[in-house]
Amino acid sequence: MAKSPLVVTDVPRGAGRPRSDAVRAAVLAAAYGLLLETPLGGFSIEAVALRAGVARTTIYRWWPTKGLLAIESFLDGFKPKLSYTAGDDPEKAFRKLLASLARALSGPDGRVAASVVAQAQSDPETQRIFREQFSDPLRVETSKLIEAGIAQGRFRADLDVPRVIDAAVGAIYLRLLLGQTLDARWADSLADMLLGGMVTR
Amino acid sequence: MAKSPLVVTDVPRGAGRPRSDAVRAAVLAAAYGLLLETPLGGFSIEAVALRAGVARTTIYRWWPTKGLLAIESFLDGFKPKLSYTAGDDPEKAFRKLLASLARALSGPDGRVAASVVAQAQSDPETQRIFREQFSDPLRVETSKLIEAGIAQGRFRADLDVPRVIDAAVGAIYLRLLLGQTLDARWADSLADMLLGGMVTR
Amino acid sequence: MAKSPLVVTDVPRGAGRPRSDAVRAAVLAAAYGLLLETPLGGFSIEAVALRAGVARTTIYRWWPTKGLLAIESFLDGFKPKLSYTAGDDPEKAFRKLLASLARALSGPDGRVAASVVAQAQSDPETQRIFREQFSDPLRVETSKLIEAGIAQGRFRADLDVPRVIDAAVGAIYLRLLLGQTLDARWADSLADMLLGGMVTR
Amino acid sequence: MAKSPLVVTDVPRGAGRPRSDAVRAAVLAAAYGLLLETPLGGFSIEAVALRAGVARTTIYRWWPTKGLLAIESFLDGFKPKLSYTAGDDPEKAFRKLLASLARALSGPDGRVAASVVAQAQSDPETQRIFREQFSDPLRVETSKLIEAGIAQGRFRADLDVPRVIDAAVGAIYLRLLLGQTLDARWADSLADMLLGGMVTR
DNA sequence: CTCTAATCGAGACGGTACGTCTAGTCTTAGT
DNA sequence: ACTAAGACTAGACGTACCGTCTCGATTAGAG
Repeated sequence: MAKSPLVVTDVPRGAGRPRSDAVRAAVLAAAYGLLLETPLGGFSIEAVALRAGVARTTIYRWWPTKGLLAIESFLDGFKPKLSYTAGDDPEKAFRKLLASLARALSGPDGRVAASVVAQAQSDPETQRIFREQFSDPLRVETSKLIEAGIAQGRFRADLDVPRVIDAAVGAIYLRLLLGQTLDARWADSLADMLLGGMVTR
Repeated sequence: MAKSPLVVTDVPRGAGRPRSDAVRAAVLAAAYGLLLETPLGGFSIEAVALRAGVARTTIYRWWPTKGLLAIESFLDGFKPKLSYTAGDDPEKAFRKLLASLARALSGPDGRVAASVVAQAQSDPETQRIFREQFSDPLRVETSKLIEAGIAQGRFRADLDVPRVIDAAVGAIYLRLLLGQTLDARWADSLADMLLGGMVTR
Repeated sequence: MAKSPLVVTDVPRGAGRPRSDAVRAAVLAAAYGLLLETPLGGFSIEAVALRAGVARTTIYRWWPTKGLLAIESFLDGFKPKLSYTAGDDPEKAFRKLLASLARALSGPDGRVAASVVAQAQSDPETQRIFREQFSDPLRVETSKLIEAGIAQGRFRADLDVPRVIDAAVGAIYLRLLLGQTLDARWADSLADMLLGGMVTR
Repeated sequence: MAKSPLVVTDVPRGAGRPRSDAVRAAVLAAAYGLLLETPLGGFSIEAVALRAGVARTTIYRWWPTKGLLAIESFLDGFKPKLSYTAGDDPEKAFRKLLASLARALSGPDGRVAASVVAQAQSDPETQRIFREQFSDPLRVETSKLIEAGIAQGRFRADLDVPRVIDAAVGAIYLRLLLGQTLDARWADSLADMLLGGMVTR
């Protein structure tokens, strides 16, 4: 794992005590744990420091805002097992992808994602990083999968892929943010509906 | 407009000094104004009280949490001009509806909506009210519009209407929450994509 | 008992609902009870109103300040059984008087007196009433008793009676206010000391 | 002057930013000033913080209750010039001592003392400290002075010294707390009366 | 036997201070 | 140069009372 995907740390490495990786890991783990367990806004630098057994000052040195700490811990700890395996049946692959995303966000980790999105509303920097580091990569992978289906002639050639992704991901997030269940049946019916306009006839 | 959409106030008017409607209006206006102008989390009861020229305690008397104040001010102040006019062309009507929703959320009022959704992540009660008082009614109207199209035979009879709405509204919200532009062109391309699977052939 | 020793109520008595004596009594009793039970500053108009089952406004109508309510309830409720019986032995009478005052102030009622004196430090009006309605009458009675002793030739003719009272009462109050025990033995030793300079030889 | 007469601060000096003595002094001075100038209960932590130019939280860190702040500022600021000089005439020394105590308490500083005693009525801890840090030392010194007189044979050998002090100090406090003048003439007449029973014949 | 005027109860309202929590900054000592 | 510890400024939190106010309901005596 790289030191930090968000902060450039390629300084030539001068003298002095080197940064403790143990501290960084402890902080991120504590932050993620707090986001997991206290959905009701109990996420404070104070609490993270206490749980990580780390001085508050140390956190401030490395993470300028609460939002950036939250999102880095999210990127560090949230590893959804998404199914990008195209296989030979693009419809099935699309269906599986939506289902795996819904499942990943339906549990407690989903609350973390929702918290991060909420944080991002009051911090453009957090918003940008969420988009670039989490949202966009996911879209790229999904794009590839759909375009494979187009190449196979199974999906319509004139399909507006980015819009499909907007709709699919947006629907999932909306349910997450409104506190509604994200079960497999629902994910499947969403895939059904979207595929209705995607498949060639 | 009724006194309050959230609280039942049909008590037969007992003794005691009656609640001042001027105060209620001033607080809600101040709250909405703050949500509009200070996107960066500057929404505090303190600030609302100051701006409304009202005692802080008065706010606490009527709004138990920040979230409930935020959402009531949102419901009171956010009146999107949505186009539910079915007309005789369901496709056009659907297109117009999506466009009007996108437009309504693209301006500063959209930031208010985003803030409210963010607040709702740390307050289930706020979340519930947002869903019941804002989200659901909008879905019902949209449903009617789509079903009119089905009745006219212009939309597929087996259309999964709730899923279509999930996708449409979800896509719009996603862009809003990720801080991306919500222009007419984008809304139109979204409508195109969805209609691709909705219209009969 | 007169309506109120503190407030003039000799208005000509026009029309309208007359003041309820039940309310007055309930308030004073509640106030005294609170002063008895919550020595730690838990004496608020709010609490008195609640305990008396009376509207807060009603209290404000009749008692302009907290101090005046406190002292009126004290005067109304604190009825020490002081021994002013001169008898034929002035020494014994003096001794008994000091003992009875110490005993009266040693129990919970003593805490009430201390509270009132404390209140009086931030309200000159309360201070004045305490002096005039409680302290001075007690001094007058004590004076008589001592002067009877002088008349009998048992106490020194040139005795500075007010100073003796200052010393006796002051010593008792000091112990009360410093939270020290006010037992009979102590009261007796105080009387001994004072009599040492009072009796003729 | 030691750091604090109330709190032991002999810890070996660990890590962390050291406590600012400037802040401590500013707070105590502000507190004493408020006690001096606003006899009518205007002594609030809020006001002290404002006057001292210090954050409210800093005060709470070091002084758990209002009473303890009041008394520490009193002990820090009230330095009566008491006359404990025995000299060769015990009567004169006793007289001077009473006069100097009365004078010290007759001015605005006397109001501070009264306020502190009032505060102590709703806070046993404050009461205890007042007794131990202010009252008792004063008694010890007075004791010495009187006992010197006994040793010289000028005061009665069987004199109950603590009771004499109770009477003398109590009388002074009583007048202070009842808002009566504490002039030299009065102090002298008190001394006269007490000495009447103290001197040998 | 109604009118009328004061009371009492109820509760909203603008305030002040409370004591707590968290955010950030700063200043030391230790590694 | 980093970490740990902790003092400090700043300010919002939610609560408790304060004292004022506006009502409705009640309760006598006066007309």
